[in-house]
Amino acid sequence: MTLSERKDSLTSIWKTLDYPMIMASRNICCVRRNFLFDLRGWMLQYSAEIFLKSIPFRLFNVECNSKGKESLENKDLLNNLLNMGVDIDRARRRQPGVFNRAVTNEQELKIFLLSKGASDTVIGSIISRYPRAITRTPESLSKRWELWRKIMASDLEIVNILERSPESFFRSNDNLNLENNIKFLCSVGLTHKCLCRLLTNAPRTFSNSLNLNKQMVKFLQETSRSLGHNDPTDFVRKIISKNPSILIQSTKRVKTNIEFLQSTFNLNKEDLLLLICGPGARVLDLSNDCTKKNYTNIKKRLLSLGHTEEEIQRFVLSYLNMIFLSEKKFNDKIDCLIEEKISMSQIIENPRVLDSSINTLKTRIRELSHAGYDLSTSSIALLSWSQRRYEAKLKRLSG
DNA sequence: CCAACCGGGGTCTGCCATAGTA
DNA sequence: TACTATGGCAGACCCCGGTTGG
Repeated sequence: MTLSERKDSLTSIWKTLDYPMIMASRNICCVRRNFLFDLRGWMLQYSAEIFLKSIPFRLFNVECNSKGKESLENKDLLNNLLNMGVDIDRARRRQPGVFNRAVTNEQELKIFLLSKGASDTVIGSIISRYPRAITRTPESLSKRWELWRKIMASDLEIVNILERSPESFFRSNDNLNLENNIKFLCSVGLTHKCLCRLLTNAPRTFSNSLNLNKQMVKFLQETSRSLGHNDPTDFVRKIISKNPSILIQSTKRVKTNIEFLQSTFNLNKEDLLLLICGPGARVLDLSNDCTKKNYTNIKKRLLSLGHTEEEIQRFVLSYLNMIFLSEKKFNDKIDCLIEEKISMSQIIENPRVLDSSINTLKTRIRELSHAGYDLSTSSIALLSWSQRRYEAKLKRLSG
């Protein structure tokens, strides 16, 4: 049977069925719409197969519908989802309303995502985590995908983003807003590469309302202006490219963090500007409690080791990334270094060693001492070198 | 050749609350 | 009034290597 023959035969089956009866079954409506919707040949075949295989089951359902429409429509949906490997309990907990809808498009969503190269497992996982995805129409999905493709070079990259964060793509149905967001972000002067990073790293940015994004950009411009920057637009470009996640933070969070940096380190306007569009850009994402808690812990620990508050400020400022470290991580790393007779002053000279994982620190300390390298008297910088450079060094030491 | 200096890159979702809407 | 759309929140590093100067 060729494709067009199959299509014809299905169309005639469609015509012979009683229309109101068919309308009672959501799934038949969905499959029918697949024909109207412009899909590629093999996809048409695929949907036709789903249709043919499920006719007995669906007719049975239609029969039963006269008894209790609500519960059976729901049963039908549940069956579909079950077949797709969806974690129903999880999905129901997440968005119970989706399960009460008269019409859902799970089959079409599946066909759509398959055509973009997503696997069955990924599709099941997407629906489990963001069930409202099945309420989107193929037309709307197509349009949204098309807009994302203006930024991403391939479907596969988008599939990867969806797998990580289904909500970002499906939470909003407002494609015009998405289009306007893209226009707006371009107008801010972000390069294509930067947009690409934005979509990859903070896909939620594009589901934000245009207004919310505008608010953040405005806030950043005003901040830079009040700090005496002569080119606020350039500042915004810089800060977004340093910190692609900034547009998914609340202005309150970013504002509080900027104020924290200013007051904690007594910075003048110029230094503060350099910090927040440089090494401090990512710190702005930290939840406000987190920033304070982590800094307080560093301060507490160093005070107990006899350092002055001014020394502590200078130390943290010399490598602001350490403020990402939770209390436990920071303390464990310091403990681990001190146990090896490494002094605090060595750490202060090489704050980047705090960047290495505890695992790396421990392994390297062991290997180095085995090779006869005395960390208490020699440089500890190599604890934070790249693996390649470190191994070359270890080889020289051993050989 | 070696190490210091320094910037860059990946990755940041999944849940809750609530105003708005049909 | 059930459901949707949207804003906001908590959570909390590790690694690589280009360039430069000795």
